[in-house]
Amino acid sequence: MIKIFVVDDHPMVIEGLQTMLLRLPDSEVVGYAMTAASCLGYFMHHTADIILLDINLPDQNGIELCGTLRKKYPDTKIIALTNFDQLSYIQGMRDAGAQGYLLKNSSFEEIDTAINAVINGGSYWLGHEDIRESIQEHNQPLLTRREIEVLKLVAEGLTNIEIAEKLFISVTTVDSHRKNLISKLQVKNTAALVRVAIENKMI
Amino acid sequence: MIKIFVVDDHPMVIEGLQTMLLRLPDSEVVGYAMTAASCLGYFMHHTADIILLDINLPDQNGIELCGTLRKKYPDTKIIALTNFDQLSYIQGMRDAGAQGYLLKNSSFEEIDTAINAVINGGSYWLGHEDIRESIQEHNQPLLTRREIEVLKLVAEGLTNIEIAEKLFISVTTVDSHRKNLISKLQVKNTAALVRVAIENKMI
DNA sequence: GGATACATCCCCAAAAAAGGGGATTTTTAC
DNA sequence: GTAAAAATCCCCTTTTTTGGGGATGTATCC
Repeated sequence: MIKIFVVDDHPMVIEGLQTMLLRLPDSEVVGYAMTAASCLGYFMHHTADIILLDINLPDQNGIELCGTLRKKYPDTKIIALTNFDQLSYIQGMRDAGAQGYLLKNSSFEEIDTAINAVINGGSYWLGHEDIRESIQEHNQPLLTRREIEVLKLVAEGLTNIEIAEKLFISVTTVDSHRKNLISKLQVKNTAALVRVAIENKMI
Repeated sequence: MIKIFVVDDHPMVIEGLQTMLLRLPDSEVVGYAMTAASCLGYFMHHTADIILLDINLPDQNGIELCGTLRKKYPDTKIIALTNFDQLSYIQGMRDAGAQGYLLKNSSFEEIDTAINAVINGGSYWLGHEDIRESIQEHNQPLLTRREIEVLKLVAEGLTNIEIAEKLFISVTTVDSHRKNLISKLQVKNTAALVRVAIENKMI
């Protein structure tokens, strides 16, 4: 019996997955969590074979949670669950140790395929060929933690000076980060930076 | 018995809603569609009391479909179903004749409340107070044609000088537009301007 | 006809960002 | 333990934005 745990903050998705997974002969949903905290709470006393993990959680980033879970419970496989357009996070999930990635609009068959692939030691990265390609080729100019932090504050309208005060670092450092961001995302100013960042769901 | 029809291209959401709605004593899901076309096909020969309608459909915009359905079948109420961040579409849905609006991460209770409100001739616009306010009061800080034109170019990363050249107007004029944009959207610089503009789907 | 909104233009000064360097210390990864 | 990556800091100059004014012609709406 494959024990599956679902982490998602959408009641509909939890219900939907539970119903769909009932049709799989050798699997059962042993529980679910709507926050990262309650997920970690569950695994302190229970276990599971596969976690279906949403990236957007209210209290913590799904990627971080994935990293934490994989470190603590290396035997539990993780399949990321996201919406269609969040390309940029996929690589993060892969780097965080996930074995698979499913789109939220996946069919029952796809979910079945993914679970079977992962439980047998394999991996499952997307159904859509084109997306898979665009991840492997494109390989995303991945931003660092600090850069993303600065980027978010920039998009909120803070100036370098304000950001420096907020993060307790020098203005020149913030300026460096901003320059690196502009360079990495190949834009020419802050306005375009914010647009590209939002379009690629980096913030 | 309240007859409910679900339109969404996510199998999980369909399953989830079906399961959740089973708990409502006086209602039943009479069918579902994953495309606008199949939805219209259904209503050629069947009927329903309420349609739970996703905005993102593969073949047509949910807002357009809402307008079409309301015109053809005025007795069928429509509750829009969307993700959290698509604020700008809500007004479109309201104008298209929808009676309610639900977030996809709504709880069972919220869905129940919304359906009851609508079936009794009322309406249900969001659970989140702050969002409801921002729609009713705010009611669009409407930008002029020219301002939107400038805004788009700003978001592309063009400087005032470049925009002026592109539109064959003076730099000071572009500057005025930019100032008005910042003032109208109540932000303090271009970075925040671009973010807010994208969030509200103005560009 | 008069009010109103829109688009256009101008001045000035201060603040911030952009563009070009380079350098050091911490973390992280193997 | 070492190499690479990330985060930190500094210099300089030029360009651009921001913030405060104000003004004029032209549609548009009632």
